[in-house]
Amino acid sequence: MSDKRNHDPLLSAAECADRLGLTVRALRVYEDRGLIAPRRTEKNWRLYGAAEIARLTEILALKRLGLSLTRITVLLAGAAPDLGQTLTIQQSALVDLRDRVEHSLSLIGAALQKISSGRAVSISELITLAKETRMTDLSPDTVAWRRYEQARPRTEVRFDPEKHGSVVGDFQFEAGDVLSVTRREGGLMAQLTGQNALEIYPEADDLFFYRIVQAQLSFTRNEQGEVEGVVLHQGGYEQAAKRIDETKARAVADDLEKRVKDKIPFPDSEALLRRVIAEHQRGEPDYEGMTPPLAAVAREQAPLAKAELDRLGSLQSVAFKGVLQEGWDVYDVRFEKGTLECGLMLAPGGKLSGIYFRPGL
DNA sequence: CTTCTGACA
DNA sequence: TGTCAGTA
Repeated sequence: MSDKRNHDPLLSAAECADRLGLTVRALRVYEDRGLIAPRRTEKNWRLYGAAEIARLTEILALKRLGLSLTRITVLLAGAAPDLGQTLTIQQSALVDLRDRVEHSLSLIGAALQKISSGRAVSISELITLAKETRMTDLSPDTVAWRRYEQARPRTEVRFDPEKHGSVVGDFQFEAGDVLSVTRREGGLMAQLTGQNALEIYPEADDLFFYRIVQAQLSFTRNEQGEVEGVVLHQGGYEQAAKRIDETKARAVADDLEKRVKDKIPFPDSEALLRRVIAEHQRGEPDYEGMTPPLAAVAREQAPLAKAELDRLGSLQSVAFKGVLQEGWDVYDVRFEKGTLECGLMLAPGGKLSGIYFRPGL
């Protein structure tokens, strides 16, 4: 959660590997190949600084385009006589990979977002959850670059009430959750549905960053120069939200507050849950009834879900427990051979936008 | 507890 | 690249 004020981050091998989604072994291989040359401590431990990370990101980008390590070595060594051929290879590799990549990345993305938004998620848990997102560019190299970009230390600029103050307002994501930006002493706060308000700091005119989480907000304006939307940058992904007026924001917040306080589930929420479970037991989930990102995750997870449901036996009972701060309906679901806690989330249009199951207590 | 090297799958 | 052993 805490950014460790790493202005000139020097990462250990494990930290570096973790941050780039690699393994320490891979780092060693690259080093053996002469692709990187990290400094060492007195104890001969590897140290990765900003330059190494940037370099590794380049390597990863090229690797994900389908290039071999040998080819990458040649490329990065600067001796690339056959750039045309290389580009052709990259192009075909990209085309080949596109579908598969979009598919699996949407799965990973949904899980990552959930994790970074504070809810515990383990991959081994049954199905998984997703938020409606607009992951406009899912190609692996751009995700890698974005992850690096998002992890980079930020420099705060002086807060200018005139300029920066104009982003104050409410913004709604497709899943229905709202980001509210408000003024505070000498700066701004941003609050996501069901979470605490966090301070954000200006980095540029329409660009802000969080300090206690690795995330940024970039605001967009229309032709008239009015702020009309915001993009949340987090975990290598981007989610867009559109500006809504204060009345609507208040209505959304009031509605949620009431749902949480009075434990009011979404309309027909229990029936929907029973239907979803039945569909998964049959192995025929209704993807049309889900938002696209959730559908992508669900397709990936359907076989796992079916296996787990088969193991649990027939459905015995479904008991509504309440509504989480973030708006998820939570149920205890009892099966012949075990129980699950299940949460589900509906997008404003009524489609299922998130669902999770985890072992009941 | 972690990293490092070297060997082998 | 993953993994294991034996160290520092």
